[in-house]
Amino acid sequence: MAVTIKDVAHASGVHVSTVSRAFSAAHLVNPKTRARVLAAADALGYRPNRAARALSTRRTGNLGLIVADIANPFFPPLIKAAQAHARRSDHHVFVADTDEQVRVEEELIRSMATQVDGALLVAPRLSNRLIAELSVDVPLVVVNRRPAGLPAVLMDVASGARQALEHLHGFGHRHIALLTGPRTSWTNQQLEHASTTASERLGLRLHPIGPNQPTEEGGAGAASDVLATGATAVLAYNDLVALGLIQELRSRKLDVPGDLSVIGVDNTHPARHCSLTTVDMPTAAAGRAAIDLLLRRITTEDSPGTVTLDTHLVVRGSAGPAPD
Amino acid sequence: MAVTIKDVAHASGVHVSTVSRAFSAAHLVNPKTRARVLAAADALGYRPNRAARALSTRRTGNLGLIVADIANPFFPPLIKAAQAHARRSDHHVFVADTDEQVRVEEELIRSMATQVDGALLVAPRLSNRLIAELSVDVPLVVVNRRPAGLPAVLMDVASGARQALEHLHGFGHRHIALLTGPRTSWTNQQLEHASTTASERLGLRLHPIGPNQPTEEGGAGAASDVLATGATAVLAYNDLVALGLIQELRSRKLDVPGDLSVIGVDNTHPARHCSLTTVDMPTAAAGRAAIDLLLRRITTEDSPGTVTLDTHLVVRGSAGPAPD
DNA sequence: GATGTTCATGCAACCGTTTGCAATCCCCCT
DNA sequence: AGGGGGATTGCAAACGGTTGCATGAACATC
Repeated sequence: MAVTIKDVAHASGVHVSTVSRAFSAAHLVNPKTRARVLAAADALGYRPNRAARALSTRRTGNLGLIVADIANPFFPPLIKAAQAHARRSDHHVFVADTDEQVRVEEELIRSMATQVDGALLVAPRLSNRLIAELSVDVPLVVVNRRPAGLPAVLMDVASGARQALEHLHGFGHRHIALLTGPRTSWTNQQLEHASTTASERLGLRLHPIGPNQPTEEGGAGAASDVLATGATAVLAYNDLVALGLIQELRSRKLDVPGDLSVIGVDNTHPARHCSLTTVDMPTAAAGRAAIDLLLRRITTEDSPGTVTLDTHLVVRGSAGPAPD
Repeated sequence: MAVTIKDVAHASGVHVSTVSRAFSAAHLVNPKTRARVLAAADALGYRPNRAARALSTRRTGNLGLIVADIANPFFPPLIKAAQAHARRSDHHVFVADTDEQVRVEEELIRSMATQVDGALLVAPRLSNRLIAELSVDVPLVVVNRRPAGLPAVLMDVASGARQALEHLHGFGHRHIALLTGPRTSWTNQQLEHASTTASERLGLRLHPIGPNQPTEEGGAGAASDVLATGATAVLAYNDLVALGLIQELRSRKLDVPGDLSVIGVDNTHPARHCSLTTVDMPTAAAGRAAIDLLLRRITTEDSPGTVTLDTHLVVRGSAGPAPD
């Protein structure tokens, strides 16, 4: 039905191998022959069959991209950038959503393994041991995680956290609540650690509260605990948590930032609308960098190292001077 | 390197064809043999090579999903639902982002064609003619579009628009601005048409303004035009446009809904945070329905028809009584 | 003019799986 | 006993490319 290399060969009077080379090893065929072949291919509307190519080259031209939740606004810009970037090297991207479930994550990686040349794990929840185990089947690159021996792209959330705390300190806040996220999250660990040391340095009292679900519900649910600490400002695991908290506070007739300042992390789309002060994460850049690392890992056998990207505070309206 | 069907055959003392049948045609092999084969496969960690299977069956087990912009919060819930649903029938999903560009859209479909068994076009911008042309290469199913002869899933935005206008009418509004979206968008056409007829019925004056970019910038950019019409309420093409407009209005010291009521369309994530009254679109249900149609189209050659899903107004805080 | 090189192309095996056909075996029926 | 038929399995040819090797032509070298 579809037009194959054989049809092109026949139409241009050469052997199939010449057609194949005309496409994938141009320098091995006479320019004039190649032109004739390409013309014939074009006329017939030939498109190479990727499954066949994959079978003989052991390269599918596909990459996997595994995220916890596509609907979390943190991910789409990363996915989008990764995809556009991959397309430039003629690679397609499978995006898969684990629904925040470790079991699904593992199964997805396994079932992708036979279909992709490599995969990107964004903020995986899997144990380091399991990641290492899976990486013998598929080349893996991780984002926001630091498993031994795997190439990784990291966003320096620690720096962002310091900036956020300094910002709050400058506003006169001295008691600060930290809404933590999933315990297995590398970002969360960085955030907790950086916040603790920065607080000591700045002479702040830090009240960690968590772990919380990385969702609005998580933020809303923590409202009472936050108020109980007597903190005047909050640093939240991510924007969703921050926004959920703000919404809950407002429904309790509290003003943000009048009564309580709130800072998020991620600088996602909704943060912009809600005028949320937040730490910008370079998601698009991370997506591109991760694809670069992955392609390098796949083509040359060496294992490229780690890329760290900066983060910075974006000042909007949800943090202000401490009350009285 | 990887373990193949041949290894399994060798390990269990049968021919490769028997192994193959043990997996894909269980009834053709003796239950005891099959058990032995499966045990061996399991022990060796065998996973069928999808490329090889694709080559001989002409079925890849992959589906394409093409959207204009993953970062637009309208899409992720649809993608997520579609993907989870497809996985249940052992299909993988390629998500691709066209960046709102017609040319990219066409190229993506073409380049996917050899790799997927069918594709889902969500709110495509392509001409009907081109869609029809492409659909001879790949089975296509469309969401929020109505190309002749193709299975489609539609969200009845017309009904939602009527509810929105009735809601505004009930609040005493009589002049209403309609921020329209891309002219080639089916949703936009439905919205315009339904708004026009509903306005006539209700005795409203409708001021269409557009086309606008389906983004915050589009909404913000239309603010002056909206104010110039003297309308007291606005129905926007989608939530992003509505939110962009609201933000711009607020920066001009206008109150929403005090000075101007605004209603969006989509009921996306950010709408919830910003307390935007909006028309809920059943995106997840649409994703599932579309996958069902696509799989049906692929497996049985018949072309299933059209599915229409209801929409309904979600009342929040961005629309209120008309001023004085 | 014999020899060596380079370039361009053809040949055929191979990638891992599926599947139509043929072979074998066992059982049942007459 | 002979034959028909179903169940189970093996055989080998695809599927559409890629690629190591062989072949042959053209050309330069001495």
